[in-house]
Amino acid sequence: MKGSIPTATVARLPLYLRCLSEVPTDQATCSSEQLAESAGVNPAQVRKDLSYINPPGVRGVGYDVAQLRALLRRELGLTKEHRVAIAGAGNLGNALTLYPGFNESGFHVVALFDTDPAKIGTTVDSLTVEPFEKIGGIVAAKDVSIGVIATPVDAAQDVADRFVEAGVRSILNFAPAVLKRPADVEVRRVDLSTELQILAYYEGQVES
Amino acid sequence: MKGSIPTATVARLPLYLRCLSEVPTDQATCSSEQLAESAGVNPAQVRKDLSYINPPGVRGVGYDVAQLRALLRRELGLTKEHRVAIAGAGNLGNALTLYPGFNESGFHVVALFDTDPAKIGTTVDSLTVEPFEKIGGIVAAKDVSIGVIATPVDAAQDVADRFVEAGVRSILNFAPAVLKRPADVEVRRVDLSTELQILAYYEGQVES
DNA sequence: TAGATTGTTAATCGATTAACAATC
DNA sequence: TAGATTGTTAATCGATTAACAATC
Repeated sequence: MKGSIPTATVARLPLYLRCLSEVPTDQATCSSEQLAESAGVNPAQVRKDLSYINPPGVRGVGYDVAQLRALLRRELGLTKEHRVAIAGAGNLGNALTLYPGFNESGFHVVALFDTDPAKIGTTVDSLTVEPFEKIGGIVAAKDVSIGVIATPVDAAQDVADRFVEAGVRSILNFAPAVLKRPADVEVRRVDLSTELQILAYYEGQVES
Repeated sequence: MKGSIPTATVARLPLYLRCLSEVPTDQATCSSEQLAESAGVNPAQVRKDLSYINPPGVRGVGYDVAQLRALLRRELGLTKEHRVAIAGAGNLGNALTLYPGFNESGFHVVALFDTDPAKIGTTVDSLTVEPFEKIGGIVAAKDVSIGVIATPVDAAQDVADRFVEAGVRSILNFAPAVLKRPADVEVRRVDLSTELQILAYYEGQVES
């Protein structure tokens, strides 16, 4: 079951967390107006979103920056370490493995899988590429909680099944596939081609 | 000004296009129910979405697959070629340059930029990495319509400004920054860390 | 006190979907 | 005709935001 915070709000909480780091360090508090400006949203939106997490706001003053950061990190579950496994050691998978932003947010890539015999056994960032068959064992052994799918579309469902079977309940899917899975498995889909196609649509609108 | 199709619908049109390729080739038509199943949405949603583009649907029969595919491609502007420039030749930028899904959809990466002197002059997929200073000239010369930002966050606004100055009106931004830009510039933001943070939130909810 | 800004209500807006008439 | 399925309406649901009382 999902939490009681609206999904649109949940999706903006990481944005607010990031915007807090843009607040000058000599500033102990910041206003919803300032956060809104930085996040590119409406100030009322900021206050409404934050109201779900009982924020450290003071009327006439604003939000305590340090306390709000700590609260957002706690609410988002970033105070725990999250171990991530990536399936697909192609260009995208490797880029994700080496992506500096993950470590900064407390996500650690601890396993990398591929089906290509030429890749299995090679290392990326000190991780040995393992075959899909080992997903079950390694996910359990390394206590992986998040699975990332960076395989071609044909392999995506197979990998997803293996992740789910191994107990993974959170999947970030870069393959252009709609994954079948139990209701308690949360999937976020990032489709790079789709993003370009949406841009292409709006380009056509401007011209006409 | 954006088109009259609701934004939520526009974002689903690429999905329907993709789902059409999952229809068996011996099947000339498909129903909204079939498309919905494949896309993971409600059948009424499919019909409503398609109703905005005057679809080749016949009551009691379904949608003509070939015609619907052609219509979706035309509506999304995929019948034109789109030239893409990528800023940032790190792991992510290179993976995007080599991403096979782009070419398949008619998007061609024609320029690659970086600020690192060690990278400038090297080639990725037969593209020579050029410095940010050349964005203006090369974007104009190569008729780039879409700019992709795969730089660290500090460089993102500078690159965006150069793209916009050069006439780019569509930007796909992978940097965790909220870009300032004129109202007629469409920006899609893909933040990989944010996606993991959203997953982390829902993980916390399940446990409690 | 006067000024600032939150927290919250209520209005508005947009998106989703059940239901069904239209019609192949 | 009977069965199937679209196209569309209207109800519902959820998200956004203007407005303002609360209060520091």
